[in-house]
Amino acid sequence: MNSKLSVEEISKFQESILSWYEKNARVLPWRKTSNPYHVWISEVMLQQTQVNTVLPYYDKFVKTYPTIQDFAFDSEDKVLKMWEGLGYYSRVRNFQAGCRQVIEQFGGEVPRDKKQLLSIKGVGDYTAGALLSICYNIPTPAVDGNVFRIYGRLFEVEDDISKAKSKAVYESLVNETMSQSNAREFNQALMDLGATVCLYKNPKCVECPVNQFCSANKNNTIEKFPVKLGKTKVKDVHLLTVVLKTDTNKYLIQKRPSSGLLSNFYMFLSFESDTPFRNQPKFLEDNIPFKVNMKKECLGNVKHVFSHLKWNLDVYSGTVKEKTIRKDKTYSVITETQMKKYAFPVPYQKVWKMYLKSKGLKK
DNA sequence: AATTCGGGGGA
DNA sequence: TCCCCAGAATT
Repeated sequence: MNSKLSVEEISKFQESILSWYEKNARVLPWRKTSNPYHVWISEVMLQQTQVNTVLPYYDKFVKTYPTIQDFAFDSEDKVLKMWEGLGYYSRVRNFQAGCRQVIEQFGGEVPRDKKQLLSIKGVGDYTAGALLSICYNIPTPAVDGNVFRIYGRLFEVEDDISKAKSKAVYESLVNETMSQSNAREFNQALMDLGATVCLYKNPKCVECPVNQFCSANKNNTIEKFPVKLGKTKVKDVHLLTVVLKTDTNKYLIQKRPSSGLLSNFYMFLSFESDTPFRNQPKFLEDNIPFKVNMKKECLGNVKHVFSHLKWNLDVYSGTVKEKTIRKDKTYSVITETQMKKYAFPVPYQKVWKMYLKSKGLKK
């Protein structure tokens, strides 16, 4: 697809975007650095995650791991704890693997070549483009949700953005229209324009510096673009979970498997099913591989929504003698104080809060 | 090409 | 509720 803009129009389009950015750029911590590793951290955190959510994580991460060597070889438990609550945890595992690659293959320096960047774990088309343009001012498209909205509306792109093929269409549009001399600010301007003006709902077209170029604005078809047809189906999952306290005043937790959802996070003993459980306390007693003393009353219900499924946890409590716990590498017995050293996914943080609340009520 | 990966925020 | 977010890897 072609933008159908003349050379002169493209030049004016770029000037409009860049001068808007000069006045309206958001002040963000990763814009105060020229350290490619720090920019890379921000790009990974910002995948599918809004700026405000990322801010505290970015600060903490940079303070804890100021150099790529500090981060690349720390333990997975600590790395996951650092990322706890941010979601999409394979991002940080891939990022760490990618950092090791950069150290071993590229002398510790983020490469300036797209093909080399794409060979790095966790770096895809978007991140490669963002790093090349932001770190090195090399003109490369960085097609994200912002670009889908801005260019989808500018040129009334009919391609369905949920299809992988459409990304190439958008990349060619950006390639044709982006600033060649100031790719660094041009791409970041698109991000800010998408985040503050070209919004998904109720875009502020009156404030848009390129509204005179926008076909959807002209034809009053803003709400039709970008085109997205994919439907989201969310599966319901039922879980039983039990907070087990030992006779030694500690708690039993379990490490999740090393693959799949929330891999290598910690949790309370849990059982999962597509259909609701029956006789829940008995089910727990029968299926835990050592003797436990279950309380019959359910502490409550925790709901948690992921992108592709919905968890519904029934929370129980019980006691167990530490010596009777079957040896298993996945189990740990820890004190209440130690809990905050282990990475728990948000649904289990909710479970723990519910347990503490119920304990407080009884006293 | 479609699915799997988290969690929070806005309307 | 529904859809989105500075997406990438796996199936």
